[in-house]
Amino acid sequence: MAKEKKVEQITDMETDFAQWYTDICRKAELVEYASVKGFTILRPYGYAIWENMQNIMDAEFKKTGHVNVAMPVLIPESLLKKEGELVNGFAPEVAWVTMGGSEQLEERLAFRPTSETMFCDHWSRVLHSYRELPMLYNQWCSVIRWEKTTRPFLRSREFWWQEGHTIHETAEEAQHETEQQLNCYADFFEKVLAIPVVRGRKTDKEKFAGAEATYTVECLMKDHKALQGATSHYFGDKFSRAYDVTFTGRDNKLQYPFQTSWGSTTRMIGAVIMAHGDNNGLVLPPKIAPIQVVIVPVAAHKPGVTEKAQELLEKVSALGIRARADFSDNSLGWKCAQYEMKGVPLRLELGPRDIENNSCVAVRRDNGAKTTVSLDELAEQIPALLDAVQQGLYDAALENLEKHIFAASSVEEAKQLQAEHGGFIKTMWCGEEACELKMKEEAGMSSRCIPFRQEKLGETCACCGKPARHMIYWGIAY
RNA sequence: CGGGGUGUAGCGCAGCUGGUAGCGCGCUUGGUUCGGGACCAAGAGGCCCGGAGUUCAAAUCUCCGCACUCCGACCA
Repeated sequence: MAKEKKVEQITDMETDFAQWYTDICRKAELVEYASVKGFTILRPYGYAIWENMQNIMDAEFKKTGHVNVAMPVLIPESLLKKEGELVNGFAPEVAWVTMGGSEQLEERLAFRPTSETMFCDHWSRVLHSYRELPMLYNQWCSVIRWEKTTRPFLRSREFWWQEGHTIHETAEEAQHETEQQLNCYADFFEKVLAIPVVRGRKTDKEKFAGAEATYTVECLMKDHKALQGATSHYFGDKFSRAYDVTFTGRDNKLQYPFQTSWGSTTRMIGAVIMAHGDNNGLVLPPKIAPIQVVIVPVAAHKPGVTEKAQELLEKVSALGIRARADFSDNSLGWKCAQYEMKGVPLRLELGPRDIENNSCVAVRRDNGAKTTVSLDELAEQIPALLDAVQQGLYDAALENLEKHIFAASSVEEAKQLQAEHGGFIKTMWCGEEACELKMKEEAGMSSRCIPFRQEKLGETCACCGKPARHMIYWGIAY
């Protein structure tokens, strides 16, 4: 069955999870290291996954009225510095351009680490009236943050993402936008990436530099470490004031708009790898798989096999499914292993025996289950099998999440539970940063979020014993 | 940015008591195979990470860089 080890080039995840992860990134041909430290090349197969993610998300953004724009990659230092908290938050990891050709620049220019400042600068020029609000912008681009240590997808000095930036007439509207986009991310994770998430608010310590509130979707990987999936921020009018973005309101008075931003990155590919992958390689949810179905002809030299496989490819493709057939003269075993390593959700084997029976054999990547499918029922069976893989992945990930949430009533207990099981440890919390620092210091965990779905586990903070204000999730995060 | 590990063919590695390079896989060509990583034969492919030393002679010894990687602190 699927648990058997069939792909030899990949380190077992039980042996060394980090090595397993790196092996998959390289062997599944997702990514290659570039010549500057911390920069990566997204290879065609990896980029195709990102393109599928982009297409689905972009369509969702557009449904709610967002439009795409492109902002410059360089930010003048003076512009970046207008909002103090943002500068302080990002200063350690900004890369600078100081030369233009052979000339020293008058003012150095920052490679964008995020684009709030440029959106604000732009809006300060073009916004005049409440009639022009809301402005619902998004951009797909890469940003640069000079990280100290780097890993493919999870942390690199350049990464690709989308950053949504919006301004609104009222605080309520902006808050609604922040929530709407967080839910958009949550749906994307659960329905498209097949990764269940915990939705919640970040603590003040963990929130985005300059934000009034940061909301997050947190997910759990197979090694029971946490990963922040995507975030959505509410800024109030803080940036508007700092960048002098104003409009004339309905009352004919000058007002500051309320702002949001929200982002998701190629890190989501890392999340998919660590949420679904196994010892045979990558496992991709059908909705984002560049190849959803691979057709492997068996005994292709026998008369009629290649023709029939070609016919099968055409029929499956005609269903709107991303399909490929492998007519190379590699052995059957090689092909099976190859497409397992690349995470193709469904493999169809077609050989002389199948042709005789007017059928093919479908093998699911998630659990290895084999089904005989009549060639007359492809239109019903193949989409159903892809749906089953999508659902199977979600169910397994949900089980992993649910089995790894533990309640604790003291730091000591939290530490023990984390050491023994990993996952999310939930406790009551007083709301003080000192207690977050204590949990980090003594149990090695950071706060992941204050979940929207609160539970009352007790009356007092697990860290200090004072009256509790929230139930909070802790974890070891990527 | 601190602590470890590693840089030799596309990939994985050997060679490290100094004498200018080898194995497996992959690649190319031809043939036989084909229901879970096939086999035979013939090929191609290397400033041994970079720079300075020591030496008649350096992949090998010594310093200094750089990169990758793992573990921490920081962050999407």
